[in-house]
Amino acid sequence: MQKAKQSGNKQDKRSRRTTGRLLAEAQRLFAKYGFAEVSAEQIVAAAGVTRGALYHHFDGKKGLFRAVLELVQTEIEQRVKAAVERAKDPMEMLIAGNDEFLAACLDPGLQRILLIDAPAVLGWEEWRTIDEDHVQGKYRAFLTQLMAEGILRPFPVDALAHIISGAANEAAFWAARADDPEIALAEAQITMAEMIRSLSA
Amino acid sequence: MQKAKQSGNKQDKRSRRTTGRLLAEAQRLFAKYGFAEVSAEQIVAAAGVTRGALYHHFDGKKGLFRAVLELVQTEIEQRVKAAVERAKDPMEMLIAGNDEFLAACLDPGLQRILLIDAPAVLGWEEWRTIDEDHVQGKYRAFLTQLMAEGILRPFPVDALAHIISGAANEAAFWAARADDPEIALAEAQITMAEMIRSLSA
DNA sequence: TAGGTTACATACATACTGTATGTTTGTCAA
DNA sequence: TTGACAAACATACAGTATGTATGTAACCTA
Repeated sequence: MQKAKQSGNKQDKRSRRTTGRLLAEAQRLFAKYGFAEVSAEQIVAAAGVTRGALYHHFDGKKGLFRAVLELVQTEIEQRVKAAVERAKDPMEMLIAGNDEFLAACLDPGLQRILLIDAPAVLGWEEWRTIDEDHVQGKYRAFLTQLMAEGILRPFPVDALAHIISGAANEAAFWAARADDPEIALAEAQITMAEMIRSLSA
Repeated sequence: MQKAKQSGNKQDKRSRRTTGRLLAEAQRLFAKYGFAEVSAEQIVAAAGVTRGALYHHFDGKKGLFRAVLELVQTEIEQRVKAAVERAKDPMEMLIAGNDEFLAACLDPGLQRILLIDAPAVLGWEEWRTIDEDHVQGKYRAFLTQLMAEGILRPFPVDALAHIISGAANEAAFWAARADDPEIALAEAQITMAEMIRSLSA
């Protein structure tokens, strides 16, 4: 599934159209109703195909969810990466990245896919593996660097990386449901930044 | 469902036996396989009844899950409460409570129910409402008090409460899967305690 | 002790998933 | 060009899950 990415021939074009529609509709419906509350039939109907197409391109409903998750993760990663590159020193990069992550996770539909359903559908271990590649690993890398440079006090890196990313996840949940999500987002960003800075040497 | 708690008559005794078994088997199976991977039939078979009994006492599979969750939450709450009462000053209470919460959440089965499946099955809002009563509310209360007394610097309380409890959740996940969970737990406890203390005035 | 109620079990209707099997369209080499 | 193989689906089917409707025996109570 999804091997030959680019190609001008007719079949690949058709495949890309179908997989693209399936992914788009799946993301929309998973975001709106949650994985368990939407049937494969609803998704393929919205995409204008049948379940045969789904099973041809993906490993069932879970496989489609996995693909959607990768898309969402990659998009967030891009946003965070761009924000990080705008910052100057390592500490600012960590905080800017965290700020952007919080902002990117402000959508409840995205949260539903990325933070709620993903661990339940795929299991924590698999979710962690995927998240490690896109988000978690970045936190760890920055923290390691900051500690090596003596900017942060020494901490167990793994523990701290999980603590901070977990804090960010839950902060995003809260901010998204707050009366004024924008204000809540700002509060979460400021509070987390202050918290991280408090770990300085 | 579950109105007349205590009573010596035969029917209530039978009810308590049935609900007790259902809750115990459900907790065991949900912990082991996750909500989605265990059928109501498996649970009732393990409990020695039929699905009729389940639907009589609970609001379906979700209702049974909700009841199990309440049990788990209450048990954790008790443990944390006991630990908090052993501490002396407010700051130590917060940290002791957090330490105990981390220790109590070290079991992957319990994590599966409490932290992974609960938000997915019930939705984040309902999960948050339940958690608020048992865990989240406590964090907020302590933080409010500590800030009022000038022990902690001023922060947006709601934001900070979610940040800290989210950090604890994810730290528990990580510790439970670490090579040596006991060591990881200690690292998580020490790191979180240090982090919280760093927020002092 | 009759009559209603409780605590289930059984039977049934429905829905969803996965797989096995067509069918059509496209590709490519002889 | 054409004939054979493969890709991209659609359709049909089987198994399993949930929820509900209904039946039944034990129990409680007036």
